[in-house]
Amino acid sequence: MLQVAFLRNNLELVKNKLAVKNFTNIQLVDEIIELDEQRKKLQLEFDGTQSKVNTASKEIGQFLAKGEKEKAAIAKQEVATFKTGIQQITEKLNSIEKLLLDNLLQLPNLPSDLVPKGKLPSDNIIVKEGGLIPKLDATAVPHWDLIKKYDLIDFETGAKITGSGFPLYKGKGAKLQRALIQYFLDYNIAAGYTEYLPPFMVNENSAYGTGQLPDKEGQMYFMQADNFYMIPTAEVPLTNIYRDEIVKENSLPIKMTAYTPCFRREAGSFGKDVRGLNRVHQFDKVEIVQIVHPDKSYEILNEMVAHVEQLLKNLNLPYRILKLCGGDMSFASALTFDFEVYSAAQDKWLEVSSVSNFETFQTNRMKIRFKNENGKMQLAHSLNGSSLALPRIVACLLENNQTENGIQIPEILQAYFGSKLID
RNA sequence: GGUGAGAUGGGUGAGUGGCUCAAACCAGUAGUUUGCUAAACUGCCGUACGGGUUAAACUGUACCGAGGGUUCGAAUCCCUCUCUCACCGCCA
Repeated sequence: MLQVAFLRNNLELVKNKLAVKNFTNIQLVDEIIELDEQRKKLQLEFDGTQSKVNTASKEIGQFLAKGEKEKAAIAKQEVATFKTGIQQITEKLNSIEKLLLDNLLQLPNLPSDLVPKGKLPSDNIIVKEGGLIPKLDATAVPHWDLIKKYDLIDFETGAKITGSGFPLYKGKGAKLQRALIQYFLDYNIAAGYTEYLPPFMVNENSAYGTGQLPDKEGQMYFMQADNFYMIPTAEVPLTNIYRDEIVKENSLPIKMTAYTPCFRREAGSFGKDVRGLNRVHQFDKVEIVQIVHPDKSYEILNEMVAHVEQLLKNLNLPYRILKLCGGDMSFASALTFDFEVYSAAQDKWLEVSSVSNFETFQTNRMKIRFKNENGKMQLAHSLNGSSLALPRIVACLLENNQTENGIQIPEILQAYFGSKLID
């Protein structure tokens, strides 16, 4: 959520930046500033009247202590007239504050200066490519065939138990998940991240804090009886650990990592690219989150990108890094890098990680602050990234490493997986 | 699920209607003094939204788990909810 004072003081800049994100309702900014002016006026009126009530109340107390009942009675009547005024002001103030908040929540985060213009995924900029694209022989098959061949995942039974898009991992397929999770976590811990195992459901406030609410209700599974949402990513519980906290400046950066399953309804996005592991409702992911000093957040974003890149290098997967254009970025992000790996048998790039700087967009909602060296409260910056999302990594590992004798496990995973080959 | 006890500032914790613009202590911080792997003393030490100022000073309002209510006046009384702890029941 953007701050009104910032909007007011940087009106042209804000409008230009919103345009980069292809946000069309630009006049909303002017409306917000106007609403805030009204809010201030009403607040002033309220404060003044309430002040009179407070003074009068004290006087009444003194009159009564002295036994001057008549004076007290007169003062009481006076207060009564103030109170009807206060009631009216409060009603107006409440409705304006609500409207102001509703409007503010509709504004996406401002893109950083580094964000390229553009509307479509094709406008994203490839900033780096790495790894070797394997040359598969003619008998090579997509991962869904390999999954069947080696009996790694039973999609049909998953659908029987729950529904389509809920894979049932089995045997070596299940063990490969466990090996990847374990490796990713160890890798993150070695880089200084603290491991968490958070709740997989969150309440409304948490979903609101990271920006899932309002607006994206439809993307999350909802537990009606208890008002809980299944998490779409570990980002939600992890970042909310520090909601409403004032952290010590010298405790920054705060680095957190967690494995969680992720639940996504993917409403409306089915129809294509959904075979096998390309898109599912429940998947495993290891996430990294940082709460950082605002001066450092872009430096740290680069570090996180390098961190994820090294993970893909360690897995020997061909990858590329994209800098997302304004139109393809998420609502809350100021700058995002996507990672894609090359799925050799599908001849397709698949997104496996997204690393973003949210600047103060989330921390403003969550009130994650620190006291700076001047003793002033300041919002921290938040960042997060996947390291990594498993299904598409598995798809690529299977396809790219298939041989006549079986699927070769990358060296770094062998100790975790317990063998070199799936056969 | 039942019963009971709780929720106060960074921490401990006092406060059952106006003397609390929340005591005291600890931690933090600035200074003074003595001197030296420290002690004593003194001051300062919440957040949000405003007013005010070049900036400060100064100043208004709100906030004692959340939301309502009673009252001229609520941390304090009443109602609802949430959470924590203890015991009981059920249970992996």
